[in-house]
Amino acid sequence: MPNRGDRGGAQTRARIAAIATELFLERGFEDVTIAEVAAAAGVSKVTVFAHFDRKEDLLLDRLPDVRDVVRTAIHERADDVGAVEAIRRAVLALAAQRHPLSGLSEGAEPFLRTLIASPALTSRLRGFEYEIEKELAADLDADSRFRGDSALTAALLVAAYRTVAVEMVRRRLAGDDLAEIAAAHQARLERAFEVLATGLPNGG
Amino acid sequence: MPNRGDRGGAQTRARIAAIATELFLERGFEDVTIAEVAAAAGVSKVTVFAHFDRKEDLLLDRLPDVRDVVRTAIHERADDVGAVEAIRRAVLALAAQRHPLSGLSEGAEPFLRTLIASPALTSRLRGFEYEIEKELAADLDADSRFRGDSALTAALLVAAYRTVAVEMVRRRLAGDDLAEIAAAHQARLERAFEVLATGLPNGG
DNA sequence: TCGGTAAGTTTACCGAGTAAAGGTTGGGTG
DNA sequence: CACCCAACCTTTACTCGGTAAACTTACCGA
Repeated sequence: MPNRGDRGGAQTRARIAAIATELFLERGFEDVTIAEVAAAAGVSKVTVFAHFDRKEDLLLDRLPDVRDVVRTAIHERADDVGAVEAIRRAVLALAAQRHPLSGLSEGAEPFLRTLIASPALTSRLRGFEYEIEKELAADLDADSRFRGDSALTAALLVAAYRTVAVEMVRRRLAGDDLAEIAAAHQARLERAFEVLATGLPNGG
Repeated sequence: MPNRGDRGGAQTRARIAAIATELFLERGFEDVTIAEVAAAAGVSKVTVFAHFDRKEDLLLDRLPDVRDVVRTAIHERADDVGAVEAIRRAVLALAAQRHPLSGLSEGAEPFLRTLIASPALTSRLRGFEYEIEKELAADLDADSRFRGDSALTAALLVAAYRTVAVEMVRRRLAGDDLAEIAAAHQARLERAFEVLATGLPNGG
């Protein structure tokens, strides 16, 4: 893959991603071909695949950043803070600043709409989710202070977070007020982490 | 899709799936083409896709049965049994009888090996996982006795179960003794449900 | 000046999946 | 019996994502 050298590689990659994103948001992911993206970016089809492994990555190329968020949260927490608590603080911080990765940034609706409308994209999203879960489990394993079942902890954390995120996306696409969504999102995050800490309420 | 009438449809489907499975286990999922499966089954490529939506479904065609297991468990539980408890009993029962869906049936290693070796198959498996989660959430919603966050409950249940299942598969492929695997599997299931009920231990 | 190397191009190909239109067979109905 | 309908399957042709390989271009450092 390119992107290592200093002669245009990174710019080309950025240009391809930008144009692809524009086309996808405009016409839907499935209705834009790689050949079109390549032509619009003034580049050959092969070059597109030199920069991105899969078509879906043209839109989701920022998602791997989540790994860093997770790793940093675990690694740089204070001594008296548990791993789960560190993750909790990290995702709440992202939500509070309406970081793009939180899904709460302004104007994200077209992106979210495009994402939800495409089976290929949602499938790839689940793939990322699983990668992040594995990453988190590995980080927990490598952490000398963590005691417990790292795989189970990682799986429950990611699942809980996703549940809350899905509801937030639903409300964004329903056109609800962003401030209300953000507030409800944070409340639901708190609630989800509470459930993780104390167990499911016996309701059924 | 065929399979409704009584003239050969179901047999043809079964024959295709059987031959495809054989080929996949023998040579790996990615190294067998649909054209080969079709030829070996004495059928055209189009007919294969008339019976199965995707290539992966040729191997995973029994997986949708899990939905029925879940639905039945929720729906036919006794009055004094909670929904989560009903699921717990159902999966423990499957494990106890080494039901094929539990992954504990004898001789399943080649199947599991083929599954794990293929990104396309594992991805499809995650897709099923998510469908089952949605199904479970819907069942909980429809259940008059259940109180709580159905989406969160379903997500945590499925995530917890998967974690335990993954470890079991790992041990099967490592060649451990099946009886030991089954015993450990049941113990880990109990432990996972305990965590769901009482929360993650504060280890980190 | 020369050669190495990263980036991109052309060409050719593979395999999954779809569309369309037509052929075969059996079962039910006038 | 003759006929037709419906289900099943076929052939053909196509689209699109993705890969392989060999060639070009341009910078960069010795």
